[in-house]
Amino acid sequence: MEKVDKIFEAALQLFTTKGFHGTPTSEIAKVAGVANGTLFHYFKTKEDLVNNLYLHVKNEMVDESVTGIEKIESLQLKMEYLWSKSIHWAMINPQKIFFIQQYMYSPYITTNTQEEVDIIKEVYINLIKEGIEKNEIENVPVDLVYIMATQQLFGIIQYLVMNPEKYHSTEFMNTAFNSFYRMFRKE
Amino acid sequence: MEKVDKIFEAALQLFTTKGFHGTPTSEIAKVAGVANGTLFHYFKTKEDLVNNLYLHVKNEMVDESVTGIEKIESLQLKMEYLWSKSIHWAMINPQKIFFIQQYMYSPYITTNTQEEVDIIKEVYINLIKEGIEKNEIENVPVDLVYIMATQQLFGIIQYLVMNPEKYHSTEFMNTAFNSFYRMFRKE
DNA sequence: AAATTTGTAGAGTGATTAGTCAATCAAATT
DNA sequence: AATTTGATTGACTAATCACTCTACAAATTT
Repeated sequence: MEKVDKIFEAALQLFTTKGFHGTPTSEIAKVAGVANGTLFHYFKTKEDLVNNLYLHVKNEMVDESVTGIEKIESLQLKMEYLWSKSIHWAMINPQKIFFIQQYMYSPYITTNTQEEVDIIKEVYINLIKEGIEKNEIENVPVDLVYIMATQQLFGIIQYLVMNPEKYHSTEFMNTAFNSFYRMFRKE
Repeated sequence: MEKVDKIFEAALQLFTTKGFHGTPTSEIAKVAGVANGTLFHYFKTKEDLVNNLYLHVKNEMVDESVTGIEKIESLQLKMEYLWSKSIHWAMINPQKIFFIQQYMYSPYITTNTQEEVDIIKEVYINLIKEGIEKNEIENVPVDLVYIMATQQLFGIIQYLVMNPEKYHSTEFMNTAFNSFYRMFRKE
């Protein structure tokens, strides 16, 4: 495992459990098993580290959910695919989801980073646009659909983290997806 | 204005813009216009302050949205009332909404505080239970409905903060509420 | 009006921390 | 073989911070 990845891993764990300024860079280095200086060799500042970590995790989430989607035809099934793959990823990586939820509105994430995230999420935006064009999704602003979709997704994940047994109930998962899709599908 | 309130106000502003450990207690005191020692007279620790602030803001949000609801008969209208009053409050107090979003998953908010918040939100939970009993809301777990509702609400608010002009478009607000209600109303 | 409690002040302190730096080491390039 | 480049280390430092402490003022109780 690369040292950078070890640093990412340690930072993720510590930032979510102790907060940004609550974690000394020295501790990140210790947990990662590298020297203090090594951390600053890869990341100019602590801010630089948290921003890179945020991008890294966001990228991973989108990548994971998107691979394999090209095989699917119908829009609704595509959506269901993304939805369930995102949840699957979240259930395996609860720490990463916590991190995203905690830092997406935080002052440590620069507007520059937010802009890079905007590029990553383009995949989703295009899917929504397609749905509106094909008259399968209500004609509401694309941004709004995107925000509502992600927020609802985070909601389900939050619920599943508290009630993990529900994840294996197909009935529950169907109901949950239904609530999700009903929100913006054309009636 | 009471000194405690001045401290709350200063802490709210600084915590949201600079983070918890990113804000020195000395700066909170300075912005609030009180002495350093005064802050620690009212709050045993900095953690104590942030937890009390969180409760204070949460309480305010619920109180604001709930007053006057007893005049309304139908369940859907009650929901619409809560929904729009919450959004109204959020539009006037963007800082407070930012604070809640940023700190609700943070490690600084103790489980004890979370439990006190659970008591506050009882009002909403009861409304949902009533809806399920009267067969107006889909029979999904109450907690899930609550989480989905709040998440969707935060989503709308996030969108409105970025596109404030939409707040005055009745057409938009109707569509938005519709998406909200469609998520869990009985079909 | 004396005694007690509560509010307010701000200087002081011991501990902690982000980032630097000079020194090795390893690998690649000339 | 010589040189450059990049990776890695950990001791060090100047600055910062949460909280204490003592002192006094105001309010409340006796």
